[in-house]
Amino acid sequence: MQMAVSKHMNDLLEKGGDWYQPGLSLDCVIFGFHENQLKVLLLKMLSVEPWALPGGFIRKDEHIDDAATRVLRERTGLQDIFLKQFAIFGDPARSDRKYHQARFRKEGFSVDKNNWLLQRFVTVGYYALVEFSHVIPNPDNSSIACEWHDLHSIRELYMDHKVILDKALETLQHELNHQPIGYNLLPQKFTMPELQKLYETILDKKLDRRNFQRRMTSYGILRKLNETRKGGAHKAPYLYSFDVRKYQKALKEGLQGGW
Amino acid sequence: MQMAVSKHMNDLLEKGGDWYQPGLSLDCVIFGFHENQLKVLLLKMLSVEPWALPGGFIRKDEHIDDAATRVLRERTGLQDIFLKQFAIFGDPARSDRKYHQARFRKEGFSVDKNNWLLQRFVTVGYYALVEFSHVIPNPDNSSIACEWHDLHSIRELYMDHKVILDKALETLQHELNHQPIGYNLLPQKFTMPELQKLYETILDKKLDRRNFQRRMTSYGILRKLNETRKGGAHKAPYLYSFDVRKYQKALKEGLQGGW
DNA sequence: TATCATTGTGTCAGTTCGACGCAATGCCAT
DNA sequence: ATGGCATTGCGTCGAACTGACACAATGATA
Repeated sequence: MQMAVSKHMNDLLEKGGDWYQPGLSLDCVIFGFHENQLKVLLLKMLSVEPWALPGGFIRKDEHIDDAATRVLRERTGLQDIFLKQFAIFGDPARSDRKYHQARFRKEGFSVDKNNWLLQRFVTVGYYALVEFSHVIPNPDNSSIACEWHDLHSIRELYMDHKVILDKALETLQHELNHQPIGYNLLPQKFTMPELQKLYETILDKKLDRRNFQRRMTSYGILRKLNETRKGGAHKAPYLYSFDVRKYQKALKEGLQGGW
Repeated sequence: MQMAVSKHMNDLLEKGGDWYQPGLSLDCVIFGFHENQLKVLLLKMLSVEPWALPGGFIRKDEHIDDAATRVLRERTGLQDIFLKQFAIFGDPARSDRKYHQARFRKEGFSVDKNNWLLQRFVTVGYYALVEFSHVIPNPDNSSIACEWHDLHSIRELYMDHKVILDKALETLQHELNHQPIGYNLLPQKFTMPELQKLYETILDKKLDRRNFQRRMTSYGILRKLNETRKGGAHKAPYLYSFDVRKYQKALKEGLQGGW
């Protein structure tokens, strides 16, 4: 394992400059929803203390969106993923050559200061909405762990990744009425309280249960199923699924009303 | 003039690779509002038929936002500009080496195919909101004209700039309630019909005059002045100005309601 | 079988929204 | 100078929507 990490890093340092678009990377904020909490998929790298967002480089002839899709497939095992570019981070100070040189030294590489990886990098931020239960977290070649973390308990991240995460969340809140949030984050069948909890978590604010239900049903994007979710300690709530066609149509105009 | 263009292009081709972040550029969609129409500032380059968005490269130690501010200052003469990054365009097919090689040949340069300018470029899109009357359009070193064009009559642009423009407009429509549109596009004093026309132009839709007025005043972001705009062929409308403090505060939450 | 938290549905008053009426204003043609 | 007329300022009204809350139904648990 450690061996593979080393081999991979060596290749990357030596040949990455030929393979990849110079000075450009991407980072993904992968959102999932589990046990009524919003989760983010993070990587732990060797010899770097804070966790990091899954990221990658862009091959010279590759569309950036395709590169992001590739990164996501490799990290989650998912093929069809909702993915959206939301910002680009272009502060020259975000690439700290000394920091990275020290990191590589710690891992046993001596890297020339002209190496492509030590140059300035601009990164493109993507956020993804995935169905938690379908994800099989999978560390990349330069990581030793890949795990879900609770969104609201993430304090510090690698480099400027915390800034990227915060911006992603802000974007998500802002685009709540225009993106298929529920469809991508919830399982096919879900209950109204689950949907509400998702909205509450994203907005970080409590909503009135009855008004939420009225509003959601009034959009006409839900299909009420003839089943209930048994097993909870209380009255079994009905299950719903999205009417995808109507959902897509409603999102084009944006769901009406603010939160 | 032509001479300066040639000299500049020669420097760019030979030394740009040392000065600038490789494979990365930026393009600005500069919006202005004049005679009740939304305008966009465009450049005409030598030996390129369609007009182009003003753009530029990013110096190796320069923040991309700073580079965009620099480009805008050079094109418009304005110092304090509302500027917002809205997307990145990363299709490898947007960089057409053969097309550019032909263009340079036409201008009398023989450019090696490994030249930095012929590599793949990813571009960052910015949109700017400026006060039309304050702008002094100024072509850059590789252009022969810099002029305002009517937004809705722009059909074709250089490379993928039309796509960039359309995306900028879409973003503007989408962020109408969150960005200080009026404050940046209108002169300090303006009339309610002017403000309404601005909204109508951006949204490309007619609004009811009386309801628009009610809604705008209800936000509490306008200061009604004790003056009227004389000279029009009809009843003189009152002048307004923005209460900047309240405007900023209202935008944080976003102006309420959809359009 | 009673308990109890939770869910499904309804009510109600206050507010907002869209559509429209009408009078006031200020150029302009006569 | 004066009446015409397009435009502006302000108001009205009913319908639709919103926020706050009441109450009955449900289903696991004790």
